[in-house]
Amino acid sequence: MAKATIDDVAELAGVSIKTVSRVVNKEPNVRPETRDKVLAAIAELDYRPNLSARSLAGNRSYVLGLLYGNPSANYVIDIQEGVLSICRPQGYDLLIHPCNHRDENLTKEIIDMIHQKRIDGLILTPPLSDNLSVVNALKNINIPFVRVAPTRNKDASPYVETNDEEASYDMTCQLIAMGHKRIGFICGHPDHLAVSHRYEGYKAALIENNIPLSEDLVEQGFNSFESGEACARNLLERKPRPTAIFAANDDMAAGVIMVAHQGGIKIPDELSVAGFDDTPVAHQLWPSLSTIRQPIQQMAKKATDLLLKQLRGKDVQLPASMLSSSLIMRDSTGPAPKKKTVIGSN
Amino acid sequence: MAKATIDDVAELAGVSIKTVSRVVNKEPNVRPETRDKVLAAIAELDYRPNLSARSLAGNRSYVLGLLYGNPSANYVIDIQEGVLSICRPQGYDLLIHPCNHRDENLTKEIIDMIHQKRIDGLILTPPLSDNLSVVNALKNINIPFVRVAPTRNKDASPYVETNDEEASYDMTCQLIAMGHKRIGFICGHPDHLAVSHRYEGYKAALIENNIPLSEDLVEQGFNSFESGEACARNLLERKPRPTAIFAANDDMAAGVIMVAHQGGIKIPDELSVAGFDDTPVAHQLWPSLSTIRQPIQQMAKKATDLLLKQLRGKDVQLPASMLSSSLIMRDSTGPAPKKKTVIGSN
DNA sequence: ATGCAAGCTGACAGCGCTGTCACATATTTT
DNA sequence: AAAATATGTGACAGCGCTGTCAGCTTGCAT
Repeated sequence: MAKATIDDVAELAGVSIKTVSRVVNKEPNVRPETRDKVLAAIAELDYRPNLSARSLAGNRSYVLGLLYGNPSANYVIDIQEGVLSICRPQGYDLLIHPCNHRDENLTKEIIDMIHQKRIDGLILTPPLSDNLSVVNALKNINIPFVRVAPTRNKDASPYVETNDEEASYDMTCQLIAMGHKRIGFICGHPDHLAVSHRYEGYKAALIENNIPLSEDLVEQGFNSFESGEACARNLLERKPRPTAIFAANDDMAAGVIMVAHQGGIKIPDELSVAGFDDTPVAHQLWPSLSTIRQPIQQMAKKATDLLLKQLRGKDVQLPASMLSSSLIMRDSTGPAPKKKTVIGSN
Repeated sequence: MAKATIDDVAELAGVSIKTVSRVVNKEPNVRPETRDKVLAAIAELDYRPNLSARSLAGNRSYVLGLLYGNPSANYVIDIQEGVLSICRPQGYDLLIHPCNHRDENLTKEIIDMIHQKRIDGLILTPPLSDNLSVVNALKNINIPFVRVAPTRNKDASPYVETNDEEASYDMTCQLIAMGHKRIGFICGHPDHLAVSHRYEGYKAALIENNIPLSEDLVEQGFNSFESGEACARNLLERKPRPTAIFAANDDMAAGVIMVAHQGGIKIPDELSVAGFDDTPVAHQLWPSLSTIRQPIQQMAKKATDLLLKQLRGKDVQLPASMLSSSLIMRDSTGPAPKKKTVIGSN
């Protein structure tokens, strides 16, 4: 039960501890027979290298840090699982670090943590990906890091992103194709650039289809269900009423659906609603929500992959990776109501 | 920028490294003046102890492990935040370890991880709290651990729990007080004992109120939205139809609401629905869901607290802590429909 | 055969801390 | 006042690894 050390293995295999170290670390220049002897000894003793000793001696920790300040539990869990699925098999552990995006001392806190834990590399997710103070500090201390869905300073680090704008463009086009002309939009939190940029796709689709962009139909949300409700109330007071509302995330779209139900507005007959993210709530709502699914786990995996490559010294030259989101049309969207209905409700 | 070591601090403060170590570790027997000198030096150099060195020398890792196999993202995030809020300030880090509850090799995998990472203590959450194979193995290797909401082998470790049964008893009584007599129940996943025990409260309330327990009105769910839908379809076919359905978690209750909407059954006028957990979806549904809120974060905090006390050698004698859940009545529950309506729909 | 590079292996220092124990200095007891 | 005890402090040996460097084998060209 007393766990075996490298010395025990070395003795059993009849080699020096350095050779054991070589085998464990898959270093070259070990004769196959020697390697086999060592591996056999390792297996027999059920040897596990002591990570603390390894870190201390090797001046690295085999630990990655994950920074996030996203309030969506599903998003965070998806990211965590994606990261773990890649880094665990490669011998790296993960330290999670939820942050308060608005905290004054955030940057210092992060830098301190990195130093204390001797973190080898970091993964930043929105909205931290766009926190320039943090990003610059990381550059400064010269620690490898990757970002998920950054929108600013993209050349500061490797990153992965999705075609959010394109997806919201597509969704808007779908609505237009269904006959909608007055399409409301609820913007994402301005601090959360990846979300708030979704507005661009909406705008582009309108212009492309010669539909005037009306300020009247655009509301500023804050990513929460409640902000979605508030924006929906405003939008549904406009005359004539929009026949569709596209929210920059599912929570806000859920707010729209709630307000519509409360006001007796039938979905999708009188109002189409679309969201973004495909959170679990999207298919639990009634009617189920048309939305856009992002490959969150894949992004996390890809990002971790890039980070580990960087740690191995392979000089990844600021690679960027683009993964595609996909439209999921459910029951909350449908053809625009006939003209007279709209006038009637006017 | 080159990070300061304990030697630097000792030199600047004019003491030995051992004294610095004493101050850092808050050991007794250091004169206040000496302590102040050291603290000043630490501040000036912005010294952070190297955790690897500390672990190696002290034969502990200052890392806690969190084991979970719960598919609910909100639950997991709540637990993580609760644990972190307690262990971080006390200098402990957290390694998260999502598990597959049904994996054959789970126990070995966990034990391996503990050995390799030199984890100091573990926190188990449902359904792992009730995994006897894991629990016994942990006892065997004699590592401190605490459990959240265990229902079996409670004397195997310290634990925290809630009054789930009482809460579901209360909810059932509420429904009865509203005039409901035919109350359907959807049980939780049988592997997930903490959830499946909620049935006991329902049963007790019926008996207490002299309402016969009808097998007809009890369905076996599996904690998922989809299983809730399936059970709801079955329950709503019963004649006479139940006037209320109580599901052992919110996801299944959401399934009930979905099926009711699809069948044109008005909630709460024709059917009351109650859930359990107060997940975010509960108040995003229409109508918003009456449910029971568990103090998940507090449980996590309390559990972590117990664990850290144990690690400090304070021999916590299998303490158990009970935290209370609270009923949250929203719009999905209401008075039972008048007799004639029920007969009419029959 | 001879020389030389490339392949393989081990001795040893040291990463930055904590535990042990010895010693020095105060405080109390007799 | 001396002895006994409590309180502070430091020297030093590791903890279990990795990095460096030196040395010993090989293979292969000459």
